[in-house]
Amino acid sequence: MPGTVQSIERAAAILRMLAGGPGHLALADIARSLDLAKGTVHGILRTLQHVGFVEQDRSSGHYQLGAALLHLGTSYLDINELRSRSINWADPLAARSGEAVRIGTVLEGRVLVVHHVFRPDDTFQTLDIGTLLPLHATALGKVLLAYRAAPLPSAVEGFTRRTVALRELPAHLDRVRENGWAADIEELTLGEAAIAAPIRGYGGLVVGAIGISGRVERLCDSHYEPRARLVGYVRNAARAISRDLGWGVS
Amino acid sequence: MPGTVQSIERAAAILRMLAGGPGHLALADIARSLDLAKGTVHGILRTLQHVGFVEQDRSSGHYQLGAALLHLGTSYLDINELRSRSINWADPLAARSGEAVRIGTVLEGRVLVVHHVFRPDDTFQTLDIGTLLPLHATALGKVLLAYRAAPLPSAVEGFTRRTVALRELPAHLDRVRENGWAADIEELTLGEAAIAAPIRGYGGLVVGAIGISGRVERLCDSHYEPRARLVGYVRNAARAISRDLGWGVS
DNA sequence: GTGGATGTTCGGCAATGTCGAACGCCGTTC
DNA sequence: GAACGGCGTTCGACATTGCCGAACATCCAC
Repeated sequence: MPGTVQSIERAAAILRMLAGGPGHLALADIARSLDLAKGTVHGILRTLQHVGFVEQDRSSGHYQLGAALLHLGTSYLDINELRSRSINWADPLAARSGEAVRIGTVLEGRVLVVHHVFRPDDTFQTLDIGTLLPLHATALGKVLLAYRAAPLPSAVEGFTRRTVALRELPAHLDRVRENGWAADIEELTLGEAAIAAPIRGYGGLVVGAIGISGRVERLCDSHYEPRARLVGYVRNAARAISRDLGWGVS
Repeated sequence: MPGTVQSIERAAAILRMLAGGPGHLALADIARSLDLAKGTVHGILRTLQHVGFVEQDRSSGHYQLGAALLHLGTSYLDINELRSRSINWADPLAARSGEAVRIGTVLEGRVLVVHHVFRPDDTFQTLDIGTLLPLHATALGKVLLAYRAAPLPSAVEGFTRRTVALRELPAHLDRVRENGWAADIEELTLGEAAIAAPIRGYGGLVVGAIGISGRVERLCDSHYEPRARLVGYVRNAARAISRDLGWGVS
């Protein structure tokens, strides 16, 4: 890739490393992992600190992510068209289905949750906007895979006994395309299931997915199959959002 | 500032510009605003796009913030000690006071909201984690100003007739320090009030503020003064979080 | 057609950021 | 208590890096 500014790429690599690691990291560790001179990393970190993307723990000297990133992240949410168009439809879907609603896009081989509506009861739930989920073990992710919004993974992680294996994945995705929706039944977490459908943007391209998730008993019938009524709700919401996004208009 | 990597600073400036502007911006506008050559900005944008910090609208060619920032932002939330220590105390405060709770730190001369608990009724509220608020017109901000967590502004914006003016600010902050808490009564939004108290970290330094906000009628008594009961709740929560953060331990 | 936008490419120059070694500091170890 | 190894930090020299500006390809409006 010609013309790409390497100091910025290095800075981004450092930020990703800080986001993935356990809170704070030592300069020397970063330098070692990225195979760079300590002095080089120090210069980049100083700059990142200067712009607020990184903070330094005064006592240990270690580095961690900075507050400015939080604001940039939420600014992204405000901008994001997929999210803003979805909000009006996510709430009714949660109300009708009685389950939590999530909307996701692809980011670096995983599902990025860009919107989340809590299940409409009063149980304690944690907001997972900004969370990354695996593509192959979630209903949202399988939709995105099936409609080529993300490249097929070359290896997959197993979470439960029901997580689909790599060699079963193509056939599985074929069925998703046939049906027009995907399900995940205890493939990521025992006792949890989900149903999702594709959101299409301008030109019919799949740009995201919307789905509900909750306890298996509620989402599935006695045959361990997703309830048709809920599937219908999800697909209708997906279609409505797609329409809002300009799919179908010339 | 010697040794600061200028391409990274420029990249950060572009990101901040995208976050502040209206969604998407044209390359030429960015170049003009930052007084850089178009080619230079293009190279930086291409790199930012490559790392996912920026996305390009295929049809208009304009640039906007990218999805990777959302994940970095929420990673920051997971790391942030102020936030993680606060969560356990914010919920009880919301329950006891019956009002929305927010926790803020300083970012670039404004208050960054790092945690937000909704008012415990079922009215519709929007999550404003990641939002930036003015320092001088919010209870959270006045606490941060009073305890020198942020430098005094050189100019202030007026929002309502009750917003404090620049020349009144020092005396106002003196009173905040005397009391140990701050209030904002219709200074940012008509009909809304707030009460906040400082959160101290290791060594007694004020690292953030916690406060409640809601309708004036509920937060204030008939003399238009914050209700002592609510002030007590807020101060107690602030003290509890400060203790959790290691204030007072040698 | 033409003008003025846009984003994009390219080559040459030198300013820029990288490297590596040396520094100061702190905690542990012997 | 001195010596060691670890940390983050500074510095100067080298040449790689990424800047600039002009030219290019497109598009839209007039």
